[in-house]
Amino acid sequence: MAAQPKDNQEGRALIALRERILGGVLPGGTRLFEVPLAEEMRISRTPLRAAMSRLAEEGLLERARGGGFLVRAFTVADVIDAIELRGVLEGTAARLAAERGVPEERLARLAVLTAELDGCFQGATVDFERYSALNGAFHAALQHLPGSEILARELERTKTLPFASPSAFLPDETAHADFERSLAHAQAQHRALHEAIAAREGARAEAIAREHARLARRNLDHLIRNKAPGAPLSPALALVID
Amino acid sequence: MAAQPKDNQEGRALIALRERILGGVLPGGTRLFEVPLAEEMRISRTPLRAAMSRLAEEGLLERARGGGFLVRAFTVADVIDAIELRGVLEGTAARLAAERGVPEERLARLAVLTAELDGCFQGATVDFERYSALNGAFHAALQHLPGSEILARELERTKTLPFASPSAFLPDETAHADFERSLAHAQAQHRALHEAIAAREGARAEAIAREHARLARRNLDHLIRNKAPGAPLSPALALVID
DNA sequence: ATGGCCGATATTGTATACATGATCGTGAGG
DNA sequence: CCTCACGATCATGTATACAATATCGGCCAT
Repeated sequence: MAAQPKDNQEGRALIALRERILGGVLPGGTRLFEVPLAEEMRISRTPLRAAMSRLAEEGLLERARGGGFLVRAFTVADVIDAIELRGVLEGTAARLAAERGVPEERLARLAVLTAELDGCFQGATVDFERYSALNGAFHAALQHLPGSEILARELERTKTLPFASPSAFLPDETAHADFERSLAHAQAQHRALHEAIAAREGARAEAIAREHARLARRNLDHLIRNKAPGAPLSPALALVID
Repeated sequence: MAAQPKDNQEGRALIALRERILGGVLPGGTRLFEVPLAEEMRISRTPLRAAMSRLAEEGLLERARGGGFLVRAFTVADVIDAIELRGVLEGTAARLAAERGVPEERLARLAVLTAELDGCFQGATVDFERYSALNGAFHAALQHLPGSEILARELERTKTLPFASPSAFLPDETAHADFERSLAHAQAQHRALHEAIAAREGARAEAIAREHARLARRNLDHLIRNKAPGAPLSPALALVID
């Protein structure tokens, strides 16, 4: 998906920094000081700054006034807005695909993914790992379906935020009662989305994609309601401040 | 709107590069070589690279494989998609503003802008300069109306592309017959948009904002149809390759 | 007591030399 | 004639020293 970082100092700094940020080692709002960071990573400031610049491009860092970088901090409202935005953009991808038409072969690939997702429900218990991977592939395919580089790029940007990714808030396995029902509901939407696009029903496709993103918001709400005070919510929410 | 570059080497390089790119001196697809560029600008490669990195963030440059930067090239299809995307995002801003509600005072500021835009039509001839400036202000206000930092940021990003800005394809003054009629139509949509948001009519507000962006596409089509072969189309299209 | 000035120090900005790697032409071998 | 390998050249990647500036504390004047 995202271009693989090269095996050089900048690439290593990029990976290491991203890991620390997403892992919560560097919480939202933390200022990144170049000299200590560079020493700790055993590289010079130059590739470190290049890596920070790229992370700013990704939206994980922001530039501080007076120079330097901060780990970007998000509120719960931001998370909600990012999910909403993903829904809007995926809805647009779905609508444009329906309106403009999609080559038979690419539509078939989406159908294959949908069928494979169906397959996750065959066993006695849902294959969660496989569902999650296929879900990501389905959304990646959707992203490129209308063949718009501009739109695909913005969607990619949005999904880079850890809490806006389609797999960020899949239903919580701890909620056993609702777990399979919720996944089945999401999968029904996948099927309906494919059907609407194939039938060139743009408005329907858009509406379904938007509603589909709302599942993430619902699962987010569930996480927050069941929050143990002080306990971490979810890896996807490392950058979120209360 | 965009943060003012600082008065340092990086800031100067940023301004100079942006100017050359938007001015068409560096056409889409041009590779930027650091050494000659730095020499020409009388700065070292370090701040030049920092500036290029920021322009990549803006979407004006892209990273080349194997390192370095290219001036990003756009097709006419990209321009159409970017306008569509702006419509979608402005539509979302309008819808969320309507759904979530807007503080009275901010709505009043939008009303003032709308009234001032009306004022451009009072004289014998439309005050085009003033209309253009107020139009930009109206869209900037809309962008921040729902109070969503996430959405505002993406809209800002999209509008940074010169051909996706709300003022990029205002009707061409050379088409005298349609000129005032087209501006008046756009202004009617501004008024309707304000009205819909004030009345909390989210779906209507979204539809109006989308249709409003379509005016830009219409004017773009008009430009392309009347294109003199070989002649430059519009400053906004400097990065577009046929 | 408070406001603003000033300077010490911490931090980023810049230049530059050198290292690494990408690109492309050239030649030998198939 | 084509392909692949090699190496020269050129562009970017990296380290580091030095410059400029932001920040913050204390001090002075009001």
